[in-house]
Amino acid sequence: MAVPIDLDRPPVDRGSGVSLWRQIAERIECEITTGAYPPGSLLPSESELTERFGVNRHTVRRSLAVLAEKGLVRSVKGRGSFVEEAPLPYPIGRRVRFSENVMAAGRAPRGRLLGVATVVDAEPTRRLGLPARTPLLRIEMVSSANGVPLSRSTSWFEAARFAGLEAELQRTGSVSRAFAAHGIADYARLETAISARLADPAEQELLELPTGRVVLVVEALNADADGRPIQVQRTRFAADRVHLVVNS
Amino acid sequence: MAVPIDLDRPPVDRGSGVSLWRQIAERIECEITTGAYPPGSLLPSESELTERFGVNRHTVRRSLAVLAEKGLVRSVKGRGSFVEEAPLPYPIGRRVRFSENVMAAGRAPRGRLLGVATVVDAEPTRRLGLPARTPLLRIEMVSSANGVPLSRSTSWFEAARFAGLEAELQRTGSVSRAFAAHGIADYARLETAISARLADPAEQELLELPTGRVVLVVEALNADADGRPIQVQRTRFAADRVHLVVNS
DNA sequence: CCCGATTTGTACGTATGTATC
DNA sequence: CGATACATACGTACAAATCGG
Repeated sequence: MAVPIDLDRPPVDRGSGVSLWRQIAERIECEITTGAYPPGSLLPSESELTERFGVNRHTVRRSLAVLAEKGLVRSVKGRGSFVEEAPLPYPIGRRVRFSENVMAAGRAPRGRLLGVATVVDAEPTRRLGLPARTPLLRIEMVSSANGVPLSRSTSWFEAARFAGLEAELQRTGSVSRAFAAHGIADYARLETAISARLADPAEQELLELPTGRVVLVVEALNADADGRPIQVQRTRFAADRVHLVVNS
Repeated sequence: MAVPIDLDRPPVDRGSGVSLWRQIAERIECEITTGAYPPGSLLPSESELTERFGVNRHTVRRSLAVLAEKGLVRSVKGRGSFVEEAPLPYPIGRRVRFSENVMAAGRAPRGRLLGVATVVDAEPTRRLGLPARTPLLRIEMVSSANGVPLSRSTSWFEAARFAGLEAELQRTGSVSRAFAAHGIADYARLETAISARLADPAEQELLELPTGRVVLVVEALNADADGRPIQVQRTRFAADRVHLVVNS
């Protein structure tokens, strides 16, 4: 039995044995890799894709879910589906400059301050070499490049020494600049430990990651020009948006 | 109504509102953290735990599954359930000595050669700075400490220069010693890139990981004393058994 | 090299308490 | 109140891997 098909635009092949969502996913993946949709760009909306392929929106959504699972696209509620950028090379060396790193890759860095608290916490206090129960400033941030969240970091500073740091941080979104305003022109890493695990729900939310994604955890101890520890920092990078480069 | 209980050994509290598997899991976790079962040791068998807690084997299995999910124990078919060791600090610097690293942590290193092949592969050839289509030796290994698999690595060498390398590798299980036998007394890292992702099924098998676990992927380019690239290596570490330490 | 004992992994089935509609 | 779904707990059997003799 011959099947009459509208040959003008045969976007999907019904009854070919290949499910529609798979055909559509492969088609979009092909268009992404060939450059029709460049990294960082917005895909057509689900309704537009629905119309283009002549299928139900559920089918398009399943295709996009597959691509999101593969890490090729990222769907954001209320905005649309974006093509993921190539992983950003992030140098892990003596120098620590998030903004410089991101700008060097030709992307626009942004730091957003989530919250500040004065806390007493034994672990970071010990690593900073301070007496037990010294009050610390704990700062929570999210950093992004080209609007794509890259990392979620928690930092601890001695509260007495860095009083008011959060104001500068809030204004500039840059740790380097906030340090500069406190008379710290230069600082470097003393220790760095790297591990990895699944992102927890809070990280999924803030980094706009689907469930089951991995974060690279970088625990760093930073010191001023005299080698005195000033910052303990735990950064969680979205592992499929960054790879760490050790420059030895 | 008073419930008569055998007070001689009340290992679990039935009808307390807390499920038996949870009580047992917490009990075993407590005994692990307090040192009753030291890292690397064998837990009592499921039958013994069944008898001790007076429950069905399924219930004990569920408790162990919870602890395995948390990364505290690791069950091996035919052998038993082991208490996981603390993550091994693994230095990522100029020097590359797996055996030294592991021995420095007081554990017994072991390298097992999985396979050797002569291949032509564009990517590693380019990184080694060799002409296109140069034959390469590709070597697959698994390394372990105290019998616990830590990493799975793939290495590429120029086949002409390192002919017969696999024999030495097979005998010693050590890349350093195999290099030494080829007149390379010293070598160091040129580049290192670190990423992370979920372990694929083959890696789960070889690294004895449950599904859903994470591997740290370290891509390294190693060079001889003259700075000439000699080895491209991709190592996948079980992320909950090592953390990488960058010594800058 | 095989054999049997031990141990974990998997698959059935059954019963019961609890929460929800 | 009944119907339904779900988690919990127990029973049994067998498969697969390991280890010692």
